This record gives sequence, structure tokens and C-alpha cells, in this order.
Amino acid sequence: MRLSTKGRYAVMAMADLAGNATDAQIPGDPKPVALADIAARQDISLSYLEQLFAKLRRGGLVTSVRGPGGGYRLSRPSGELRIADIILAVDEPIAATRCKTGSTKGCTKTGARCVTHDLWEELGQQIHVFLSSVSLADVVERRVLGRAKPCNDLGNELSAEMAGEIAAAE
Amino acid sequence: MRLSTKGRYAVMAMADLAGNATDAQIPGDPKPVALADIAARQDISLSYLEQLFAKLRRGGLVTSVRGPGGGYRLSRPSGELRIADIILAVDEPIAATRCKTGSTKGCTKTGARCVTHDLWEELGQQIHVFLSSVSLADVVERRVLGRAKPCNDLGNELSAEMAGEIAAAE
DNA sequence: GAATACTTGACCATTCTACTCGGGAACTCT
DNA sequence: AGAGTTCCCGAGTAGAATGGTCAAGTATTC
Repeated sequence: MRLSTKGRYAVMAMADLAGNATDAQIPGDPKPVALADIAARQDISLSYLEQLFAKLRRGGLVTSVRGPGGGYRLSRPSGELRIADIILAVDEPIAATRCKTGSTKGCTKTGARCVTHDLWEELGQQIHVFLSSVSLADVVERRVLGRAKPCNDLGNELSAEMAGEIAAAE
Repeated sequence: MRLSTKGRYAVMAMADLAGNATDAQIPGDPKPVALADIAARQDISLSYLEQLFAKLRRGGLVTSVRGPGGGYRLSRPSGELRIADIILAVDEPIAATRCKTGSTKGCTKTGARCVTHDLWEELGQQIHVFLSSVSLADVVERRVLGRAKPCNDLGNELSAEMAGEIAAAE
């Protein structure tokens, strides 16, 4: 999973859309949100937003309405839209520097799987699981803080001293 | 926390160093590993490795020995070196596109904290906690797989159906 | 003192980001 | 009908970051 500012902008815009929709639950919601409004509120260039929303629309996350009074609407209620989906829609999955994505293709020149392969694979999983556990509604309602937990049910060598360091870091 | 290929290369090199050291536990270990060897094994350019190890040395993760037979040595046993430390040493913490890093400085033009601020903060924490729970020894001994767990002890709206989707994804 | 190996700094090609621009197509009003 | 509003799409682009190379050192050992 790629993590760039493009993805961040997309989530910002989607959060804005979710927060400023009159009521996304009703299918015949009469008021889509115009990109120009989002651009003004979030201070993102309109043309750039258009690019992002083109991808979001292709990804089935939003629907569009053209003409005066038109704009964008969430395809589903915000509680059902996961952050991971938004980021995957706009950030095409990068080939993670050797280690061909996904499969167990060789990453060293000898064709073997490199030592760190599992680590990046696992980190990607970790990020994906986290971002899949957060919905757009969670972000809008600011119910995100405090979710990061060590959660090592299998043997971790995190001593008490080290855990303290982590808490103090940054 | 930044996640670039630079960090990946650094972890690869450190794993190589840990795996090819005669015995890093003994203080007076007579055989440091030369960068040229690591470069050959990992297929990374020597000059690039030099840059990485300069930062790793400044970060106190490795010690260097000059002259013939010289090279680099882990500063501590590999079980005590966390992956997070390696990445932090080589990848200077980026300013996360508005949202000034760390503090609660305003990220919108009005100076308020943006809606998505908490999300990125929390994601950063999640990544940091994960990478801090993995030691260099874990990577070398390939004891990494299966650590990514949903771990949502507080209310998550992940339905059974969605959890299935996640498992199937990618 | 010669060989080895780390140290430093300048430099460079390529890629990515975050846009802009220009035109077009659908739609709704008057 | 036509004018204005909005989405749609493709090409282009300045600037920064990535991932390196190259050259000239300095320290250490044999």
C-alpha cells in the first residue's frame, strides 16, 4: 500500500464530502457537493481535485451529477467507506523496489526471496488492516485516536523499558 | 515515520550485517564486515551504502573500524536493535504535507487542526509500534510472518463480511 | 609507505508530485 | 435554443525527492 500526499488529499476531500453532504443515506439526496466548494474549503486546487475524483469515481466510491447544481455524492453511507479503499483508489499500487508486489517472486538477483521480504509484506498487511478498520464516518466524527495498540499476542521481545521509549518517541 | 526505499535498503544491509557477523554479542569481536561485501551480496551500490552507513553510525546503530580488515559492526546484539530505529536513522522525518509534524500546529489555512490530522497521527503510531516490535534478529531468523492482527479492542465497525473482503484483498 | 577501507562533498539522471491549461460533454435553467 | 454551470479528460510542467555516481580525501594496518 502506497502512502503519499495524494492519498491524504483524497481522504481530506472525502471527509469534506461526507461532512458537508446533506444526507448521504437517502438515495435520492437532492444535493450533491460541487468540487469547487471542496476546493475552497480544503484549499486544494480544483483541477487537482478533478483528477482525484475521476479515480474515486472509477473506483466506485463516489457518484457524479453533472450540470448546474451537480457535484459528487458518496456511493455509500460514510460508515461503510473504508479509508483503505480511498487510498487504494487514488494511489496505484507501487512495485515495492525489487520484491515484486504480491507474489513470492524472487527479489534478489539469485531469484531467492530476500530476508526482509516478509517484513515489508507484513508491514503492508498491518497498514492495510488498520486503514480498513477506520471508516470515513470515524474520521469525520473524530473517533480515531487511541486505536494504535501494541497488540502482540505472539511472542514479542518488547521489554518494559523499550515500551517506555516508544511512548516517549517523537 | 517515512517509508521509502532508502529505509528498506538500510534494513536489508543491517540484516546482512547481522547475519554475516561472526558473533556480534562479544564486545571484542575481531571481524567487522566490509561494506564492499554487503554491497556484493545485497546488490546495492557501494557508494549508496556508504551514505546509509554514515547515517546509521551517527544514529549509534553501528560502529566502524577503519583500515584493512575493517568494516562495520552492530553496536548492540541484533535482538536489541529495532527496525524502527534503523528507518528513523536513515529517513529523516518528513513534514507530512501541511499538518506540521508532531505538535498540534494548525494544518488548515484558518489554523485549525484538520479532520484527518488524528488519522495520520494514529497511522504513524501504528506503523511505529509495529516496527518497534520487530528486532533485527526477528528479521534474520524470519520470525516476522503472522504478526499483523486486526487488534481492535475498542469498538470497530468491521462486519464479518468486510473482514472477509480484507482477507481476500490483494 | 602502500594497501585497505571509511569519510565527505559535489554532482547528476530519473521519477514523482502537485499542480496548470485547454478543451469538451452533460445537464439545467430561462 | 442557448447560456451558464458543472463534471470529464488529456497533455504539459516546475520543482522536489530518489537513488544513485565520482572524486578527493583521511585513518589504520601490514
